[in-house]
Amino acid sequence: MATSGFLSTATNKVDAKRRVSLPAAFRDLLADEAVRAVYCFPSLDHSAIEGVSPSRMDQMVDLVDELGPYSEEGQALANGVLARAHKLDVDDDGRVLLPESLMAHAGVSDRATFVGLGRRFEIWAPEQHASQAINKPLAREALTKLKLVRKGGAV
Amino acid sequence: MATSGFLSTATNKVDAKRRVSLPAAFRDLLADEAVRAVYCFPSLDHSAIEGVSPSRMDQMVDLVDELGPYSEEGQALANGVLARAHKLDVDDDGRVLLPESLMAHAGVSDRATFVGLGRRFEIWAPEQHASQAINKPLAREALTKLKLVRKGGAV
DNA sequence: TAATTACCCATGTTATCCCATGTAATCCCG
DNA sequence: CGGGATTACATGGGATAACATGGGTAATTA
Repeated sequence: MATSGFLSTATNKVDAKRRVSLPAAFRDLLADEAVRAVYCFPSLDHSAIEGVSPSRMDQMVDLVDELGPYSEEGQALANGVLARAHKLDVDDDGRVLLPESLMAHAGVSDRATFVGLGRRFEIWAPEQHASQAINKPLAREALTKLKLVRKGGAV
Repeated sequence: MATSGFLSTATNKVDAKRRVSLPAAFRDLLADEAVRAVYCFPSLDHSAIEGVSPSRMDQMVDLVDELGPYSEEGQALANGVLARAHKLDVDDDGRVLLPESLMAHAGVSDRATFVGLGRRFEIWAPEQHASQAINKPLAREALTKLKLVRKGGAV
């Protein structure tokens, strides 16, 4: 059943064959998808791998299409993200194979930290992720923007 | 049937397997939800665990999505809340399993105090919750803001 | 055919399910 | 309206399944 996007943080082992278990909570989100896979590409901002669901990658492809072949923006997105994206199939044991290029970009070697960020997730080298600061006051600020209405009787 | 949000306070036992009964009054609120689960994350403000319903967590994910990947606020919320959030499934006996990281943050060991706060609730170590002061004058002040109209004929 | 990737099975650990019990709240019917 | 019967809750414990991980072998593919 569908849950609320990629959540939580978990660090899993990358074995000699570059296989990693995708956290079970992440796998569950793929149940509704057409394919059991995630799409990963180097983050444009940090030394981390960015990951999205198949349907979200579809949205990105559509966006590039809509922007058209003569949109600087669209071409930047195509070359910056689509060209460097990999489809990672989830095997029967719930594992994916990390491409060497992505591991190199993120500085991942034998351990990978999966960070759920809602519609997307990131994969970090554990040490580098640990040194990331979080802005609590700003997060608190953002929470105040939550809609004050309930949907359909639910809390 | 659905009631008016998370209300009242109850202290339950956390067993050796880190299981706790979710107060029955809280469970009843989940009847209208798509999944029988609550979402918990470390409070940004106190040494306590914060809990929300699935639909409310959906709202948070949507908010992060709407704010976009280059909103400082959105990223703070994603990293401060979503990345630290856990989906706690309610089992057939009405219990949830508390993640060790959340227990550590709240200083919870063998007993947990559930505090209903309307659209959300908190989980405290009993002693720490007991030492929380209540600002009655301010509460009184807030009450004056209540709209003086009734909804739909009810009292 | 050498290297890589996909598939299959094994294992320790953790979480989940299922049943049991004591107690408190609710029901029901005289 | 009262008091015994019944159900709902919180809690404990053992059995079962899920998860992360390691390793072997067959299938690709370059």
